[in-house]
Amino acid sequence: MSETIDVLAPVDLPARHSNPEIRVRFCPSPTGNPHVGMVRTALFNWAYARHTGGTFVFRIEDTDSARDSEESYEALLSALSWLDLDWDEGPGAGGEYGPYRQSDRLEIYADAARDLLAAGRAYECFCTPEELEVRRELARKEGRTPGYDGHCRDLSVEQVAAHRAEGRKPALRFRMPGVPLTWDDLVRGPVTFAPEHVPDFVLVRGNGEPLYTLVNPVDDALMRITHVLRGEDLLSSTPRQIALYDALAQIGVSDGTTPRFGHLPYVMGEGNKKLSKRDPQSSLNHYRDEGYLPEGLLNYLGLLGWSMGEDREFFSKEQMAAAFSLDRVSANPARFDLKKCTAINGDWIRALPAEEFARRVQQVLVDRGVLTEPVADADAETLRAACPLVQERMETLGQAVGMLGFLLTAEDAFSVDPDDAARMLGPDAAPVLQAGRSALAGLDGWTSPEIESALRSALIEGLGLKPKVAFGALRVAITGRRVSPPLFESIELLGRDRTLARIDAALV
RNA sequence: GGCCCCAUCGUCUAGUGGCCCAGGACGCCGCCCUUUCAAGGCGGUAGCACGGGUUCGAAUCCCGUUGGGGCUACCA
Repeated sequence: MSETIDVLAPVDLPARHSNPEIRVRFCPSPTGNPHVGMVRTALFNWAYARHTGGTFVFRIEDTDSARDSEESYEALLSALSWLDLDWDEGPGAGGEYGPYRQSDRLEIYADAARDLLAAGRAYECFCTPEELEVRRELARKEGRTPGYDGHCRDLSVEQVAAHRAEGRKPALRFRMPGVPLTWDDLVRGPVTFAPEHVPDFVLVRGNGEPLYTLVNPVDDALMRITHVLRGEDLLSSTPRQIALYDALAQIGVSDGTTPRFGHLPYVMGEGNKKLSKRDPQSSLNHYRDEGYLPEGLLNYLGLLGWSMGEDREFFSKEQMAAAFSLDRVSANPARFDLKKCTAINGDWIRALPAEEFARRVQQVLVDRGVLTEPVADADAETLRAACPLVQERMETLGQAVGMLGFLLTAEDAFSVDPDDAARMLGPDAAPVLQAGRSALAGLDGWTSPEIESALRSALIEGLGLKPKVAFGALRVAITGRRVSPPLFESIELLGRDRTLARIDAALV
């Protein structure tokens, strides 16, 4: 690809915080494993912050004690650092609006809830889940909108007392203003919801736990977030948040401004369904484990819902940030295409400087147990010599195991792929291997040109074989596979003793 | 059911009224190169969902239809 050169070119980005007008955030919940849709959201927020010189806030939304976990939290941090998406405020970075884990901010939400109640912008709702369900079903049957019916909206003090006497624990419910709610979505343009479709909603559970509906806007307000870029799945919660913002201004939590909202298109999986967390293809760890480069994954994700224009599809995240603009964000859902993702990753592998490629391959081989740490000098040297042979033919770093394993495994651990052996090492192969062995055994030097000419004269000219047949058999015997790095160079790197031993092993 | 969002090759997209009988990328198919597999080079396949408007002119604007998706929780 002709673009492979300049993807590594440095770009000038505005200095951090040079634009205090812009504050964006990425605020995942630590549930389960990080997935690619989430990464895409993080990337777009990051790119917008870096493009504008604004601030990128990282906040953890862990108020759902039943679903959140410390492992997921760690996984989140690890994911962002692997991807090298750095944040200006948040866990580990500090910031003047902390703490940045919502589990550390519970008093703040309790205060906000109390003030909202006192100001009459929210009310206590004593309906039980069962009662709500019954009424919802009824409404549905009668063709009415199934949302909350306002049952507890205007309870008298006596009614409240009676409910309390019964031992009911009230949820705190927001009182919607009953007017149409409109905003100018950054990616979709004007969106309006009629009041009858946005019923009163719960802010705090009966057990006192604050909900996303409360904590997300409260923190966005307190942290002075100016632009909310998030998934389309949150689109229908936006009118509620806008209404809440007005109340938050009244109780002094918000400074009176409401952030702009932009809803990023879905990332779809196979078929026509939203990429779900259950789908292994959605898991970031999957890509990490398979040896995708963070640069490659990010590049591909940058193509899902955004385009640089000018027919340019191969770019670094810094280049993306330099070019990023909200009006190039598309509103239509994008399907995650593994093939294309992998192809982009291959481009990135080829674009890596040789030493960097070798370094990453070595890490993968260690992770996969092909090499053990500390890596022996001899192995490291073999690897350095072998990497240039395979860099052009790999699409994921994980393929290094199959490509280079034969050079790095001890002879007693070496084995030939059974399928390839069956196809290439039948009885017909014996004379070929025999002739190849003698040619190599009699060789004085051991450089790939010498090896090549010896094998050519012995097999192609001597036995009159087609190169494909002759070298195919040797390849399988020596590398254990039908697909390998170039044969003569491989033989050179393997060395005489091991090469001959492997041919012998294939002959018995 | 109600509400909301979306609609260009199989997929991701360029296209913001004439530059478009629609460009790029991935995929797929040929050919070249070649010791395998890749990479690289060359060529090919394939699309504006449909119907009405508006306009001298529409992939682009408006309306409707159809199709897809999402939401409709004391999840986020």
